[in-house]
Amino acid sequence: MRKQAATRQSDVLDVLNQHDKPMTAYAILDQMKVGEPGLAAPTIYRTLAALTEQGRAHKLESINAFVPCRCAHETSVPVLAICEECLAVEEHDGAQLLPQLTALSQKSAFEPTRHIVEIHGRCQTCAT
Amino acid sequence: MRKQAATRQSDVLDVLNQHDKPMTAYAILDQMKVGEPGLAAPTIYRTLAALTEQGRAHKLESINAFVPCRCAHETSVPVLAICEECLAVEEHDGAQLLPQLTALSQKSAFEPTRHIVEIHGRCQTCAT
DNA sequence: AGAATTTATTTTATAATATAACAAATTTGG
DNA sequence: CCAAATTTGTTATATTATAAAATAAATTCT
Repeated sequence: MRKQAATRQSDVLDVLNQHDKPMTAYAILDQMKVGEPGLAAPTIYRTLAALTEQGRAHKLESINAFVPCRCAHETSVPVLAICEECLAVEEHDGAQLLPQLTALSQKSAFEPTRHIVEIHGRCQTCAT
Repeated sequence: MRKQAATRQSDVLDVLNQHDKPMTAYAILDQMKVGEPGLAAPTIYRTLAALTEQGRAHKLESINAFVPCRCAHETSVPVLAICEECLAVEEHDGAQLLPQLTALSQKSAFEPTRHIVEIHGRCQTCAT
């Protein structure tokens, strides 16, 4: 049995939205296998690739996990702050960083296609 | 047979310095196994953890690979530009980004401990 | 509309990355 | 020098990700 990509994508996004913490691809897979036992890893990875490409989800590169995008997705530079204690993620718009990032790239005539900005630390709740 | 951590660290750093592209942990392992066949993955990962903690190497979180630090290592924000075509990495000092990153963290009283900034794109040589 | 072709999706299998748990050696403080 | 603590090494396994083959849907052409 086969599902349309768009359907898969909203299914995966639903799962992400039902959790308030970032999920690994395999955590998503386990969740979705409840209702659809045949499902396997590549389906999840392909779907996540599409979602991140569209800006509807973000990958946290430093912890190999995913969150749904909750910013206006036209943002050129998503900034993801990850609490190392509770793993909560806050998403900020980093558009203001763009001029400086661009300046750095231009130092060596580097042509940027994607900016990755993540902050590790402690969220308000966990910081005593 | 056993080696002091400091010696391991400079051995690993030597290997990183002998290559002009980022190396995965297993690429380093393979290289070092030539002279020391018994060597295993955890030794490499432990050594890399120490080196990155000391700021003598950087992990590229978005590609799971490592480069030696070539900046002044007191830099608070290393910026790593990765060419998606040839994989060359340029290291910049992103100290100038710190005020804005701090401002973003303060929006939600987040206490940052580490900033990760990576740029994907094409280096001067590969960009036509 | 129906067969042929193409494209997209799923499945199976496996590769690449990382760490847990245990064992052995070295160092350190008495 | 001996015992405890620590560091390093080894084995085994967990986690993350993707390649390749198989299958299903969609498209195109007549």
